[in-house]
Amino acid sequence: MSDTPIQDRPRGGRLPRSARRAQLFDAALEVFVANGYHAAAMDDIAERAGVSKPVLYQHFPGKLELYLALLDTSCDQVIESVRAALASTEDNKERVRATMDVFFSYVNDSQAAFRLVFESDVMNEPAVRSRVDRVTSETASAVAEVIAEDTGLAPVASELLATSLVGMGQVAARSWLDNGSALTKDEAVALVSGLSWRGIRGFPRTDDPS
Amino acid sequence: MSDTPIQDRPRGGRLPRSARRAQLFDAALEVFVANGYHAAAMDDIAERAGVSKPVLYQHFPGKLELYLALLDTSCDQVIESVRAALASTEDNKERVRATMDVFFSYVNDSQAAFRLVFESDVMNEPAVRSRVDRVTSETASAVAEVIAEDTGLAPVASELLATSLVGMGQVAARSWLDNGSALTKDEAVALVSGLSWRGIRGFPRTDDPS
DNA sequence: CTGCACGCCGATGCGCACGTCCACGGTGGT
DNA sequence: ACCACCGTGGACGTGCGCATCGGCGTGCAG
Repeated sequence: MSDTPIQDRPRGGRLPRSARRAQLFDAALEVFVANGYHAAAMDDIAERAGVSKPVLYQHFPGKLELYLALLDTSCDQVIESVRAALASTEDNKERVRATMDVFFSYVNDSQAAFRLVFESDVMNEPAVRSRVDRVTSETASAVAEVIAEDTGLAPVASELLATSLVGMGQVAARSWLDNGSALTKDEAVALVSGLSWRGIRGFPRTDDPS
Repeated sequence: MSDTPIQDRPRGGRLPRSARRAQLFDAALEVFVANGYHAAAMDDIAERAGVSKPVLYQHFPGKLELYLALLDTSCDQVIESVRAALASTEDNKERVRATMDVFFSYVNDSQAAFRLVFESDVMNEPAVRSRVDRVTSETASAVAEVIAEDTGLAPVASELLATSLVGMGQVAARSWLDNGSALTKDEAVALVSGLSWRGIRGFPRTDDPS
């Protein structure tokens, strides 16, 4: 009844439980990203992974759960990266740059997963909606905390501004990628974080000369 | 081929062609917005409009075409509004404010239609993807033109910055609405357009006198 | 008054994709 | 070398939703 302590790789047919699971994750991610949730067929995922459907259902109870597992990974990764970026320095200008860099890097590195978070086609499913919204709301809240501290703005205002910046990062990064990365990542980050920093920089005073 | 100049409203069962069509549009919009494309059933739309399915298919060849018709209306409306906002003044600060106001007003006024454009769940369908992307790309290009003129930045850079601002408007407006409009629309627009304007204002010089 | 034509409705076909069963082949133990 | 076992794979049932066909009530002309 103890887990079989297999440590060899019976290549091809037999894989240890966790390796198989990882492979299924990879295949599912590819298919979901390529086709979207609805167009993605469980048959395709199984075929892509080189196994048959029953094994897929031995690892995941259903299509939605599989999707949610992938989604959770991506969401947590983004949130954690933003948290790390905010904590990486005390210089707010650098904070902005690092945070923007998170979005560009994420979009750039995992061309795959970001579509699950930013272009999901299952928003009507509350479980998915909840996860996706959490990304924006959590990251925005983390940013808002810094903003509120440094500007003294009301929480609602800070949240709105933080959401604006986060949204800007998301959209800008995706747009940059879609345009074939005509600019290098660093150039793009410099531009967008410059825009953000100038915008947020002197905010305590709501009206500025000219 | 001339439109039937019917102007009476034979209420209940019989309606003139164009009135019926309008009613179907309304019903379809409600259902698509409430449930998303995939979860929306043609049966629901027909029932919502108080007619049966065959009549629906007498007006539209299929589900997708119906959706596209609604989507086109919304997309054109947004693009046109942004164009109008940019042309409404020569003062760039006011331009930014007016443009941001477009997104907030659109989200606020037609709580219905904006979800089709900003939260569509049919992105895998090229016809839809094309329409939705056109909104961001057209509006961003219009903004980018102004930016490039006034800052002398390269087209790629202007496009990226413009897309950033447009994306900020989209996300901020939706977030504002989701948060139950804790701020008035004008307050929110002031905050976000302030953020944008400060950011874009002195862009030609990459570093600003402190 | 009666026959006709028109347009709407309930009921149906069809295809697709999720989620499960029966027969097979390889593996390890004796 | 034989046998028991477990995981695999192809084939299947089922439910759902898009898209379409025969009956019917209504209004009009003769």
